[in-house]
Amino acid sequence: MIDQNIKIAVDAIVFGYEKGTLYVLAVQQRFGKLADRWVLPGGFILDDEPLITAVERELKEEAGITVNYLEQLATFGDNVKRDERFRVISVAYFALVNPKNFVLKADTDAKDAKWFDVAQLPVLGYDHNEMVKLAHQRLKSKLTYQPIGFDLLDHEFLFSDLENLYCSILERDIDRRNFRKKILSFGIVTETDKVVKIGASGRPGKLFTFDKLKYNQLLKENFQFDIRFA
Amino acid sequence: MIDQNIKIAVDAIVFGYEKGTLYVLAVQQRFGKLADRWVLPGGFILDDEPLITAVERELKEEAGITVNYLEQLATFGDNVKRDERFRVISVAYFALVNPKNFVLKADTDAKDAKWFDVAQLPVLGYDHNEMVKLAHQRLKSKLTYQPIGFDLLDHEFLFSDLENLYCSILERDIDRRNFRKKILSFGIVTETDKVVKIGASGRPGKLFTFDKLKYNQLLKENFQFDIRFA
DNA sequence: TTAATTTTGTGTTGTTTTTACACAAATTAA
DNA sequence: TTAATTTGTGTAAAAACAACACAAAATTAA
Repeated sequence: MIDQNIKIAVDAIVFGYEKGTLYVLAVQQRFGKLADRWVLPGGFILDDEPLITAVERELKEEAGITVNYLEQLATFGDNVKRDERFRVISVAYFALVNPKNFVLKADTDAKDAKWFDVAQLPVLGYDHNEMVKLAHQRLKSKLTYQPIGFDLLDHEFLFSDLENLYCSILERDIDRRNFRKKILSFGIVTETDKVVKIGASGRPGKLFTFDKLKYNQLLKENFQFDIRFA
Repeated sequence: MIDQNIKIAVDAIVFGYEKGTLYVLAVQQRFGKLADRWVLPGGFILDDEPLITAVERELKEEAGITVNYLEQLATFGDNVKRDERFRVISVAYFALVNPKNFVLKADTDAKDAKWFDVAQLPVLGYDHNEMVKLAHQRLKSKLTYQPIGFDLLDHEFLFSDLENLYCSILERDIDRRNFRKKILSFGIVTETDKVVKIGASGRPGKLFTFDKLKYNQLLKENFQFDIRFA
């Protein structure tokens, strides 16, 4: 039998979006050397537990949330001293969530759970800032070739919400008319007949929904979601 | 201390290309239950060894090769019974190589090492066919947005070599003129003054090289390599 | 030696996609 | 009722893409 003394953990970079700012979820450690430090939600996996199950479990336990979108990001195992106690290799997952859908509640291991503005993230424990950075890049690039923005929004949204999401996450200006034209041309966003006024003033707007079924259909026909514009 | 009894391995999907066919490297196991079975090169990591070092070491040991391009692909750890002896989580790496640059030689753990045509890959041990499949997808998509094709070719190559590489890996026809025009427009491929005839007959062609320095420069100026055409 | 074959090299034109851009309509606040 | 805010919409110029054919340099076969 192989002699190997390494532990395996999972960590999650959970992004939430609200009114033009992108947030990432962190939890405050209750125990151990890093007690009180903010870190990404995560923890060791069980012997008979699939990695992805471990992530879901930890998110439930530590913050009480269920995600809209979850995918493996990368495995951090080159820095042998990531954790000073013993060697830990961590498989990082990338998740999207609509923060409105629940109230965070710290639970088992975590003293507290909180959304941090990604632009003003404090120093986290371990190599977690690095993980956030990588996840942030992934989010940005994925936004352009996969319709994952919808996982950050309400089921029904204004076109301006979608537009602002793209603007703020990609950090660039978008031509409103061209953006709308392009998105609508895909045929994966449906106009509802509801009209609402949300902000203080201004003309009320129609609500839209993302038609996931249609998107999945199109995928089979070799459709490529792609949004890159001036 | 956490009680966890899981082992960590790395595996490599090494692609090589030659004359219109894409190959993947496999090794024949010498020991254990899967003795004689073909599997991807890989193995357990050492306690104090970075993941990437482990891959490089295994490739050296098992097949005697050094790669041109290496990146982490994904971690396989959802199937708890991947390995029937005990739980093994494997971090898979994706590598590109020019097969001409060395002769394969099996060494420590491997009885033999061989290039297999990706289109006619036998059943490999563990979940390695799955890994190859994922890596193959990655190669295909990456080819369109990163200039990694050059890592599969000689330092100096004919334009037709590059074109054939794209054709055969992406499995579609390419308009020779449009392809050349586009690639040259990037300015990352330089024409040498050497002219060679390679195949049996036909007009000799000029040799070209990939200008990596120029590419890295362009990257800083927000250049996006991108090749998708009829 | 000539003709047939193979491979490299090159430009133009029509079509599609992308970009840039401005004003009216519906509402709230002053 | 006027100003301010936000939604909604079309067009024209520019750029990118797609489709396409023939001459030049070599080898092979007749």
